[in-house]
Amino acid sequence: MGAKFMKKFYLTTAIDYANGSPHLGHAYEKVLSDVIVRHRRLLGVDTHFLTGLDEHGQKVQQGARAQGMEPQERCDLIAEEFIVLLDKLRISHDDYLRTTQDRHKRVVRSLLQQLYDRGEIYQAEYSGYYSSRAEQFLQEKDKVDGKWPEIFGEVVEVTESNYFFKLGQYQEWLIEFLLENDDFIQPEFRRNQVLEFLKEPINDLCISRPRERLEWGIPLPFDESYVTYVWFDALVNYVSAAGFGDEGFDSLWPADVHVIGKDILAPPHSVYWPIMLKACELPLPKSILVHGWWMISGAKMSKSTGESVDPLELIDLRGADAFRYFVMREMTVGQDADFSLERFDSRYHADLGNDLGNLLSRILNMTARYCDGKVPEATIAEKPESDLANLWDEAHVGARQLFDEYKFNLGLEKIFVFIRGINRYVEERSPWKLAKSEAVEDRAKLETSLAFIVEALRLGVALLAPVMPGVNDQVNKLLGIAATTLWEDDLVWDHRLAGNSLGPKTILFPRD
RNA sequence: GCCAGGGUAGCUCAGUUGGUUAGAGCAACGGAAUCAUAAUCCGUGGGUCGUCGGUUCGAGUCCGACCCUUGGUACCA
Repeated sequence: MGAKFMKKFYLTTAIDYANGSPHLGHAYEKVLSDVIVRHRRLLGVDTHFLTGLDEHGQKVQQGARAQGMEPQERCDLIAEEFIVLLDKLRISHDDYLRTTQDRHKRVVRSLLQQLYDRGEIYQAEYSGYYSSRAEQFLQEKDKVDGKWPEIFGEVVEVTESNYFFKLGQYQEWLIEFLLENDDFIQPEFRRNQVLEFLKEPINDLCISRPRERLEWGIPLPFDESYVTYVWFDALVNYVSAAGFGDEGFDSLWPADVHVIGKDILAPPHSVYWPIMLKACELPLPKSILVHGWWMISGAKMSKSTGESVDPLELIDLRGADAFRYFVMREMTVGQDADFSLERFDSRYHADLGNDLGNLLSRILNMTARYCDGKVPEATIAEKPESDLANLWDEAHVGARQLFDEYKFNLGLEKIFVFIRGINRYVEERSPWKLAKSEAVEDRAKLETSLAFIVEALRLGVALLAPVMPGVNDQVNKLLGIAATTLWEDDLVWDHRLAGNSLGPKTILFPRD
């Protein structure tokens, strides 16, 4: 009835925790998400891309205090750092949600109130071992040789009243849902881990902290002496950013993809979140895409070992597109991957510099030398030309299929098989030899070969657009056309560049 | 312990429902070429497909056991 909102393809990343500077893992998740969204846009899909920052909680409060700042002040600084990273990475997000924004707090409180009114939330005593030095409750597993380690200082048994969300009653429903929707969690083996996790009974979820213990949070609407804790704050960002309660909500929610790391799959995104939505009578997201971790020499990255890689340095050194290419080319989505500067340089030099960048250099140069910088007409079509065209068909059909399946590493490999194929074609025709000939037919071959090389390069770069938007833009400018916007139009081999004046000789990926 | 991923050329990885001499890129080596960022192209070498056993006419591909490695086992992307 009437004007209905068109449902957009709505993708979210996990929101980053405002407790430290961005590192490789943060950068990777953003790039992966951005590539998926750009891919959809190139397919003509209307998209909405959300990312953001999780600003509440004890660690943030403590971190601020340690630096003699107000929590909000420190969050503002960290938000700035993350936003700089997003810009540098050419992330094309539509919205940036910070959990301290009113639009978010309002929705969190509204959902909590609804659930409270419906009896989904109750108050109960919680007792456990509390370390005042660490300002947290400890688990049995924190014990060493049956005793609390020194670092926790004095540990006392404390009984505290808190609010709980009735999670447990939905366990059977959730298991059934996951069994029926086998593509809800991708890759599939991650779903199996969740089902395994759900074999044990799950407890109700403690969703509050008394304010005397944690001030930096969103107060419960039905009891202002508590703030809500972690997941009822953080997870809700996906619906609060979509404008829950507003007109446009249905045009975004349910989300199509939540992109997250494997560490926050079970239980937060695979258990708490679906159950929270179910209890709120909201539709569930279509899918959760779970990526792996970057390892450094096989070891997990962490700030504590000082081994973390600063993505900003790499971007400054090699450029955003090179960084994006590297992480998408090396990581099988869902698995872990190893990071090393040697591998980064190898990809940078071999794939980007030698195969792609050098190809651009030579075609720009040859066109300038042999054809006054104007793209000539293709007038003949012999075996080398049909071989190249066939290779293109194979490459783009294959790459598009692989991109659809989130197999970006394999898709990129396919594209570079094509790029290398163009170089092979260049050798086969050897325009520099043809240019020395006076024969009319050699002139035709020369012009045809340059036309084919330019066209093939245009297509290759169009296919790389989701991963390397900057290079796409730059190369297209040099070819005298606008950046690739729609694959349906731009992946067609049609020699549209004939007559265009090419730009000046350009080094895309300089050697040191 | 339990669960899951991985274990294929020096390195990073592909290998569809089991089928002829196991593939790619990088690295190494030899050659061609000179338009180009000393880039490109052609060719060569290199693997008992973690181990043992089983099913089968036939297994990297299925089954079992074991070994190594990474991760999860309630709150670090």
